[in-house]
Amino acid sequence: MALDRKDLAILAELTTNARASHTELANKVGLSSTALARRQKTLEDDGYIQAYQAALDLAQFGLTTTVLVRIALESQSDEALKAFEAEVVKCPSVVRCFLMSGTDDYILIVLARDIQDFERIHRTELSRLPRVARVQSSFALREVVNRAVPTVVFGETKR
Amino acid sequence: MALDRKDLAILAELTTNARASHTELANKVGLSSTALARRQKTLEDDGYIQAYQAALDLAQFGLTTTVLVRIALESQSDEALKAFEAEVVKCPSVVRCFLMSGTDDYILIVLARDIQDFERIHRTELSRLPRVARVQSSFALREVVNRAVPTVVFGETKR
DNA sequence: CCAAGATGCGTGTCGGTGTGCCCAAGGAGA
DNA sequence: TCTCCTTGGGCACACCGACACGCATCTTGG
Repeated sequence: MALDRKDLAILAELTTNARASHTELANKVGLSSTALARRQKTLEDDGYIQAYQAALDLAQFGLTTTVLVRIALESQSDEALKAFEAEVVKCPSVVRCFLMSGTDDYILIVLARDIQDFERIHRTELSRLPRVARVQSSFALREVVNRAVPTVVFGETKR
Repeated sequence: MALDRKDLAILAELTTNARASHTELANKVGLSSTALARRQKTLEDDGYIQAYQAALDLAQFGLTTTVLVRIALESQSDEALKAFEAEVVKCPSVVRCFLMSGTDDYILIVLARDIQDFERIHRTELSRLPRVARVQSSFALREVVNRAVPTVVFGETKR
């Protein structure tokens, strides 16, 4: 099951306009609407397309501050990891959380309105996480790159 | 321009089903299709909804390895930052790049097929970035949380 | 009590979507 | 070499649904 460049063109276009109609996509890719509908359905059925989702402008909600939080636990026991993870998924300001190799156990990406708001988040969300030994926060001054999909995906010309 | 809980319900639903029809959304939110269409259009015009995009399953493309890369530059001069950023946006495997406060200058999130593939990326993409003094990579063992939108957005009941 | 904004219903038109059918290209096998 | 078969593409058509409009009603705030 390999994807040719037309499939990749469809995916690339759908990552921009998820609501594009078959005819609209067909014109951009260079296919008929019938052929495009078939390919798009195949891409969905095969799981290449997970979902169609609206991208919100978080700045409109005042969430302009991104913070990277490094967290080390008291213990790396399986029980400690489970306890921590069960709680971190409930934190409403956390958008990503990685279990990391190396010294830092977890790295979180937190969105806040501003620095004062992060202080509140640190107090009400982060400091209540269990088994935490150390929390270290770094503020992002600017976001240089923000892609949902690496461009390398669309460059793999297999056919 | 404040959003009430129905607006938030619309946004929450659209972040899941971006292709949902007006009637479909109207039923879930508890509105008529007319009222919903108006609200959705307002949300789009006011910029709350940036775009509708397809979410690809990156695992289907073999991109199962996430790497956090910390990069320090030789110099923090404006010229060095500009030179670095102009090149990092071209790296096809980089999905995010933050300019950070603190000792590390930049933090990158890189997607690779596996560790061997990351070695290739390190050699062909990262090591060619200009003005780099130090590169430090940490592998993500697992992704505990991955949200496009923090849940805190949908909890702000203003009306 | 009034005005303005929001809602809901109904309707009509337009467009998208799905289907059936035929055609072209490529590969396998006799 | 010829033929069969499979795969993918395009055309045409019909149906269903989405979308936009107008109008009446209701609620909210002053």
